[in-house]
Order: sequence, then structure tokens, then C-alpha cells
Amino acid sequence: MTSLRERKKERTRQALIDAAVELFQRRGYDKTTVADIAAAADIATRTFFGYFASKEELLFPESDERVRAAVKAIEERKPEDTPADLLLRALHDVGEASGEMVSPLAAVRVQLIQTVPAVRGRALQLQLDAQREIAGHLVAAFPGELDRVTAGALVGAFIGAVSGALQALMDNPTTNANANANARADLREATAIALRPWRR
Amino acid sequence: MTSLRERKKERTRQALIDAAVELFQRRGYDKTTVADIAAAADIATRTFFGYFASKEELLFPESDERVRAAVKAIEERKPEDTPADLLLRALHDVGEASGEMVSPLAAVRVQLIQTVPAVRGRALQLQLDAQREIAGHLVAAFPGELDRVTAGALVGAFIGAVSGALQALMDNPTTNANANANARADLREATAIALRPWRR
DNA sequence: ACCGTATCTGCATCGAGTGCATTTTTGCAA
DNA sequence: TTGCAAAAATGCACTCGATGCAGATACGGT
Repeated sequence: MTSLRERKKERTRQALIDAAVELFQRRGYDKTTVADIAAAADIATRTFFGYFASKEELLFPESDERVRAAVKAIEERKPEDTPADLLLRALHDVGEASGEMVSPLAAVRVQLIQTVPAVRGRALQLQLDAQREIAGHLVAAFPGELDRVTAGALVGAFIGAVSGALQALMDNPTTNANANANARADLREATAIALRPWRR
Repeated sequence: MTSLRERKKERTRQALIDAAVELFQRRGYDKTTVADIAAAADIATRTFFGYFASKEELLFPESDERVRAAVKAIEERKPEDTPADLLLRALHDVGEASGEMVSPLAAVRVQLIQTVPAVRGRALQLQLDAQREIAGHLVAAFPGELDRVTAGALVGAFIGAVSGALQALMDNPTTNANANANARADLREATAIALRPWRR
């Protein structure tokens, strides 16, 4: 049962995100002040920080959603699965769960991660947190077989390879004729590279 | 011949770093303002930003030194080397070259990376830049054999593995009570564990 | 000693973020 | 409906990081 309070709060929250995305696109991130966003959502400036701890955090609302998908894949381990199997399945599930990232928020986020240092810093921070959490669950899924440091290395290699490949993809001025298909192939290649030494 | 101007500038630069490190240790990063640092170095607050673009940047003065070691290892490629060979050697050299990790600056930096989000963000950013640069040189060292995306994945996997292992090591202060004393030993151990699957 | 230039400095200003006290809104019971 | 406590919103003052600008100062070469 969602109370009126919760509904209203969620509505303002979404209004803030929508207003911010629109302003970021039109005037750029740096030229948009928190006061602008709040005004566009018809909210006092001070109240903004009751919804988001900082200007960057507005861009990462459902930060733990993808982590959940990965954790779920790990916890559904079958006895014959290797850690690498779980990571591959987790990545696949994450790709499904994030619905191809078609929201306008996701679009502007991708662009800002590449251009605004503060936003990129926040994104990297979240990625690091996700790595730690996934590594912890991986250790729990393989008791006695996988120690923390090795799990950290494995997850780091995996996520590092994927994001390294993605970064190289984005650096290239690619014509997006069939870029999506190529990207998928590249990602598969990247995971293969990262996991090859770990397969036994 | 270094002019008096350059010498003076270098002296104040070092004075700023020293003063900052001392203040960070005694009062903490957040409780130390830029004005405090400038005052301790007998410099106007405004002048601080002529030396460092931001408060965090003071902590990373020689940011590209370790990258140079890696690049050097890559450029000394022998014909029979594979990309993985070069990265293994590069990371090994980096581990050796970080012998100056004993400076007070490095000590306080390690601590602040773990505790202050802004500092960690900056460190991650520098690591990402290093990855991109190394990947670029790797592509140049294997013309026609290695594309950008694959190189990005490979470098990401290596560096991700090492830093993931290092992070896992640092997260656990309980185990190996003596290991926490020396950051360099941690780096060595993390590298060994992270890269073991790649060795043949 | 002189002058052009690099550097330093004070000052005004902006924007992010916080603490606090006050007001408004909501949930719930009488 | 009214009364009341909790939650949320708001205004205000303030700190701090960072930038732009103009004037003062120090340096290097002549």
C-alpha cells in the first residue's frame, strides 16, 4: 500500500530527474545549477538535497539494480558452475535487466560520463562498489574454494575487461550502422580474454 | 641552469605539499581547508590554485611516473613477446619502481584514497587514463595483430585484476596483521595472486 | 637602473553543500 | 471534522572550493 506521501515523494523525485535531464541536454551539466533544477521542478533549492545527496547522484538513481541482478545470478549457482560461469551469466542477466538503456536519463548519463570529470568519478566509484559486492557474494558461493583476494582479482579482471572494451569502443568514432551487433561481439571477446586464464 | 624563479617555484610547490600532508595527517582531509594549507606554506590562498588545479590534485604530483615504466616495458618488445607477456613484465616493473612508496605523501595518499570519496574518485580517474594510454601503446606495439577494443579489454583485465586483488587485501585489516604495515608488500602480493592465472 | 613579463595577491563572486529553526503537509486517531 | 504528532519542505545563514580580474611585486635580460 503506497501512501499518498510516498506517491508524492516519488513524483517529485521523478520530476527532479526529468527536469535535470532536460536541462543538462539543453544547457550542459556545468551550466545547470542545482537551483535551476529545483526551480524547474517547482521545489525549493534546499529540498533538492533531501532527495539527492549531490548533483551527480541525480544521474545514478537505480545504481544497485544491476548489482542485484548479478548477485541473483551468483546465488542461483548450480554445483557444476565455476566462478567464471557465474560471472558470464551475471553479465548476461544484467544486459537483459537494463533493457538496453533507452531511457533519456541513461542517454545523457553516457554522454556526461565521458565529458564531466565529476560524473565519471562517481561512475567509477559505483563500479568499484559493485565489484566489491560481487566479489563478496562470489566468495560466499564458493566456500573454501575461493579466497577474498583471488575473488577480487577475478571480478576485477572481468569487469575491467568489459569496461576497458567498452571504453575503447566509445573512444572510436564509430558509425553506428550495425554498431550494436559489433558491440555485442566485442563484449563476448572481452569476457573471453578476461576469463581464459581462469578456466580450468 | 635552473633560474631562481624556477627554484623558488619548486620550493613553494614542495612547501605546499609538505604543509598539506602534515595538516591532512593531523586534522584530516575534510577539516583542512585550502586556506589552511596556503597559510601554513606562507602563500596567499589564491596562489594555491596557481600550483594545483584543485585540492585533490595536490596528492598526485607525479601521476605519470608509473605509466612511463609500463610504456617503457612495452616499447622494449621482443619479437616473440605476446601482449600478455608485455603486460606481465610491465606490471612487474611497476611493482619494482614503486620503491618510493615510502614518502609521507604516498602514505597519506593511500589512506585518503580509502576514506575520502573525492580522492578515490581522482585516483580512479588517473587509473583509467593510465589504462587508455597503455592500451594505446600496446596497439602500437602489435600493429595489425591487436585492435583497440581487444587491447582495452586485455589491459582492463590485467589492471582490474591487480587493483581488485589489492582492494580485497586492504579491505581485510584483520587477517595478516603485519601486512598492513607495508603497502608495497601488499601490492606485491596482490600482483602475484592476480597475475598467477596468466603465467604459464 | 630600466623595462617587459611572469608571478603573486586581494577582492568580489559563483555554486555546491550543510545546519538549524520554522512552517507546511500528511497520517491517524478521537 | 478536529486535534495532534511525525515527516517533509522551506528559508536563511554560513562554509568551502574554485574562478575572474585588476593591481602590486619580483625576476631576467639589457
